[in-house]
Amino acid sequence: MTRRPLAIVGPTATGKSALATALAQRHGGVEIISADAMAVYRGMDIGTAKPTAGDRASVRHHLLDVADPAEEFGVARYRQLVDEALGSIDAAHRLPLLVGGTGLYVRAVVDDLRVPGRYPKVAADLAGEPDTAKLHDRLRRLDPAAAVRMEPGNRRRVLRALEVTIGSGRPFSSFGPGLAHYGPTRYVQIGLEIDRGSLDARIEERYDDQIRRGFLAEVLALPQPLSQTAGQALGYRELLAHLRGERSLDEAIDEAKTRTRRFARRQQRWFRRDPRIHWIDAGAPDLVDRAERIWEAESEIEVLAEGSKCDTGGA
RNA sequence: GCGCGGAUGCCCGAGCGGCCUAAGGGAGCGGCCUGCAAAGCCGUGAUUCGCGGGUUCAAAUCCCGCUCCGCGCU
Repeated sequence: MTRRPLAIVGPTATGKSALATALAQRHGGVEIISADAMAVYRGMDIGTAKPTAGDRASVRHHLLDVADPAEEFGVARYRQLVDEALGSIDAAHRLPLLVGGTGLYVRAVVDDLRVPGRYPKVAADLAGEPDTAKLHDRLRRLDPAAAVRMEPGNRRRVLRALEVTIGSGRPFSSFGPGLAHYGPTRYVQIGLEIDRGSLDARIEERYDDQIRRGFLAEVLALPQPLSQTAGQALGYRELLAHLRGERSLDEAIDEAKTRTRRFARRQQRWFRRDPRIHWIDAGAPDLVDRAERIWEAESEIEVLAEGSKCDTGGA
């Protein structure tokens, strides 16, 4: 039977990759696309809990190891590479299985986000204004719709919206309905849920395990000036600080675990807002079967692409 | 036993007579977001300051006693 593309999401350390691999192995004809902002970097394996060589040999994975840790990488590049991957998967008459915990990257694929371009000169200009409130006022005049979408103190977001609006001559809000809009999508989304106590325990365990497996050596082997993004990766940032002598190893480990816990919460809050996600308990013994059933059942429901909603409009 | 220092929200910590219904940070919890997203931003906590008395118009802030903790001394 034909299946809609599948997406597996949820907080870190919850078993998304294992589930994806199991489903892919059961089906054949499925290729995995990673939606993980840090797994794109080569050489960052242990700390990002990248799929093993064995998994990658049995199922084709995309969007892993596509950037150098010293190189900047963002959603726009991600989208571009995903498009290429999707093209090749489609040409081979295979099915994509999106897996990952980077909310924005997941949305970029599931909702086919068109990421506006960059306008460095405009951006540099705007950065000269230190008063974020003034910038937000300006955005409110130029693009009221975008202004209400973000909190006034969120400088980074406000700057970007202004950069796009001024640079492109089109309101930032005209590039899409915003992330709060959950429209129809072809993707069947399955979310792995888990109670917080177990999640915390898994994070703790996994980190200790990563340290045992040579996380520190992996960090040492990375190219020195890490890109802005790669340098912030959970665990890496703390271990780097330790190597610079800024904190003890124990402090670094504690800090990394705490920050990972906080990140996992943020992921939970992000994904639970998406009403289209079907949640299943990550600890369920029949996890794969449950996912399978949801995937199958949902695949019978035809979903119109967003653009085709007005097909009947004219006649 | 004596001397000195300390006791403030879950944790750290400012305050040292009125502007304290007690700063700030961290954690937790909640929220936001289309080019750093494992990032960034916002919101939320003590009517109470170890306990009991006293001084004062007014105390977390001063005095007395008690309890506990740290350092030093016998």
